[in-house]
Amino acid sequence: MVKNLVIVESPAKAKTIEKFLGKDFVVKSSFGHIRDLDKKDFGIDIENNFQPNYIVSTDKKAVVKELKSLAKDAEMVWLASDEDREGEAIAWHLMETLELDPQKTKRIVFHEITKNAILEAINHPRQINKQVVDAQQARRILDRLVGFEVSPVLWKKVKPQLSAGRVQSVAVRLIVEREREIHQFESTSAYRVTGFFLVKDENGKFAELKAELNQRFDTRDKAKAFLDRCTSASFRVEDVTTKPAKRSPAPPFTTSTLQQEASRKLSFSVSQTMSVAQKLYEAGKITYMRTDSVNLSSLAIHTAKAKIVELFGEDYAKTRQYKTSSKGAQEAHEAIRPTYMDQENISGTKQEQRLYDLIWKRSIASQMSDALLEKTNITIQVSTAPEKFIASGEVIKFEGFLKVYLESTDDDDEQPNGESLLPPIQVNQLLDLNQIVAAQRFSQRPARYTEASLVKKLEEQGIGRPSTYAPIITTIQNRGYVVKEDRAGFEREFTTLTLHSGKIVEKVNLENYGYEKSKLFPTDIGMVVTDFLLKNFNPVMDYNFTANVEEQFDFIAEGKEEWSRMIGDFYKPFHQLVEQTLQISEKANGERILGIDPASGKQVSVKIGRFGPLAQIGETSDEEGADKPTFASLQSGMHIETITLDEALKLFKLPREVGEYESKKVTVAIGRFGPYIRHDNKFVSLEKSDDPYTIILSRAIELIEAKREKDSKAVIRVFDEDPDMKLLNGRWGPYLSYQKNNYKLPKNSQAESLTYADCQKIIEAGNSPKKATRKKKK
DNA sequence: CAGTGAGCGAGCTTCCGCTTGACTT
Repeated sequence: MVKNLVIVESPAKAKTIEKFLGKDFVVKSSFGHIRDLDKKDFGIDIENNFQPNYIVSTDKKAVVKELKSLAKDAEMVWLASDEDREGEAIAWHLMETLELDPQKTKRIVFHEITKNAILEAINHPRQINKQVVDAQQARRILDRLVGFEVSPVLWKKVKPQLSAGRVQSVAVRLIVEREREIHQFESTSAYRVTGFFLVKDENGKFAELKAELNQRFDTRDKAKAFLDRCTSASFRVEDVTTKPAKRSPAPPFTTSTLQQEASRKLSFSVSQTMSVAQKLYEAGKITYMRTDSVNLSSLAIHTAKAKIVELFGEDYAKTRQYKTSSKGAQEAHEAIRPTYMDQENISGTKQEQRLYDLIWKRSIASQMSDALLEKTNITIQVSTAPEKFIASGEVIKFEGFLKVYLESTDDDDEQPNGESLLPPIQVNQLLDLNQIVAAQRFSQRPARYTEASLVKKLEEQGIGRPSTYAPIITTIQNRGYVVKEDRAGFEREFTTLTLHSGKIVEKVNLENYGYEKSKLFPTDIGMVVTDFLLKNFNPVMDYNFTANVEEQFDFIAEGKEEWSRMIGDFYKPFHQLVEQTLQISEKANGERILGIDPASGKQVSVKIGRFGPLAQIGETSDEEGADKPTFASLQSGMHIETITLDEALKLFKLPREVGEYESKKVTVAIGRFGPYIRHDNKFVSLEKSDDPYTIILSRAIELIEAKREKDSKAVIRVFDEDPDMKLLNGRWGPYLSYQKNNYKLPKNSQAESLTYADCQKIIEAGNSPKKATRKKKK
């Protein structure tokens, strides 16, 4: 019989709190929400003022049963879910589902898991705030209405299995629009002029002073003209200014900033960061990892200060409280920090250690002094021209927090400013010129999103919550709207003009640009769906839609608005859009007409087909005996929006018959795994140097023979007793193959000496081959 | 594993936010 039952959301939290509360308290966890809207008929009675129909999810039945029986016997039940909208709703659902007696139920909240905070909470219980619960219900119901009414429209008008939602559709929109900005971007170039001067230092040695001209030239001729004038110029120091400056540490981590920094500094994916953080949390090493708060408990701040003083001395400590600036933050938890701020290192996997190190450094640095800098600017006058060279340098006078941690930026080619120490220089000093370089530089197109920079953008717009950032990224990829990939860059020429020893030399150089690593790209289907939704469901696709409804939810929470009225006001015009779209909208397939096929005079077009994007020559026609169009799938890297007529026509040149070998046809085509030769129903991959459009028969035969040679080596033995039983050589060494299933050989067995009986035993001993549980692709 | 581009029209798909495991590769 328990005296007091405390229910929290997370089991790891339950364990910690139980220690603080002593033997009169049993602390259990609800594992998040215990009920949700039924999936049948929306789970909402739309006719009846949107009455929700909640059911206990199957995977929560056991939890609910246990909590119910514990609650029945308890003298007091303490609902201690988080203090935010979802937490309040969880408490209310518990109240309803466990049929708790209001006389024996109290609602408590705390924002940090410290003994004081918990005891304080117990001393200040309250009732469930039904208004906040209603705000959550409105949120839930609105999301269900949007998701479950718009998705079926997509099934009818675009493709089955697609999805739309308040959050995911806007996330995809961001990526689609960025991609189009990039395609429309026209790069311009300008000449950046850098002067390299020689200055004698105290020891009479020459040091180099690098200075950039305060103006760029938009043409080569103007840059050349400037260099011409410099050939006879003298260079005089006009001004030297030094100014103190300071830099402050970044606030402690929230979920989104942790994901960003782990991506930039450790190359973790967003979901990888979360699963490693989860491990650290469960091991008691860090505080809760799904939070939008930058707040630190006073205990944490004190421990941090003591550690900083111990490691670096008094001067380095400066305690600070940070304020959350992000839109819609609900601050139910602390920032993400080490549980014990004085614990510099932890045991664990390599990944856990690296992430912990990052969290420790960021948290500690947030309580350290500003870095003090001295910035110096030197202005250099050109005797023959009005333009001036500017040299700037930065010297760190006091490291402060920089001793521990510096936040990274998304800008990969950021100038490493700072560290450069300028040689001592006097005003009016004349400088010797070593050389001046005018280099053609191109303007940068907008950057594609990484997983983490998309999270940053979503958070800025107040879209999504800490617990959903990682799942959102996964969802839009799983639905096939977005792919994360690397793409090769391009080469381009750029010109440099160098003035050295009175002579100007012009050179054309090559540079790579536009190489992408782990970036998010929209797919064709992502673009078609986004356009369709923008056209037909514009209000929901608005970047401010979430912010606007959030404002309404706040009104509900404050009691200024009634939830079913708010939902009703939204639903009427929204549902109208759904009906209207179903009636009047054409099927959307992203069709684009590229031109006319010169060979047949027929129209060439691209669109999304049943199995993905395709190109077609000719049109489908209802007329009797009309020619059917011919089709070809687009290859990876080709996109409906950017493919050209020539590229599309080339697709129809394959499969190509190159001749006959052993009186069987030899054809060449490009498949899912690249270019291949097909002969006698066997497939042989082309090598990188082979071009499927031009390869000739003799080379094809060569490849076929090479493949045969390799295959013959692959078979170690086929048993006479049963030709299905084969010992084969695979990529990872010998293995046993039987009726399309593969089996590992026992360790230390000699494949050559195995008998038929041995092999039968291996098959029996091996786990019964799993049925081909085919995973859905996309 | 390497090609499909329709048809009888069954029965299914889908949202966001809270939480962990239970799964395979």
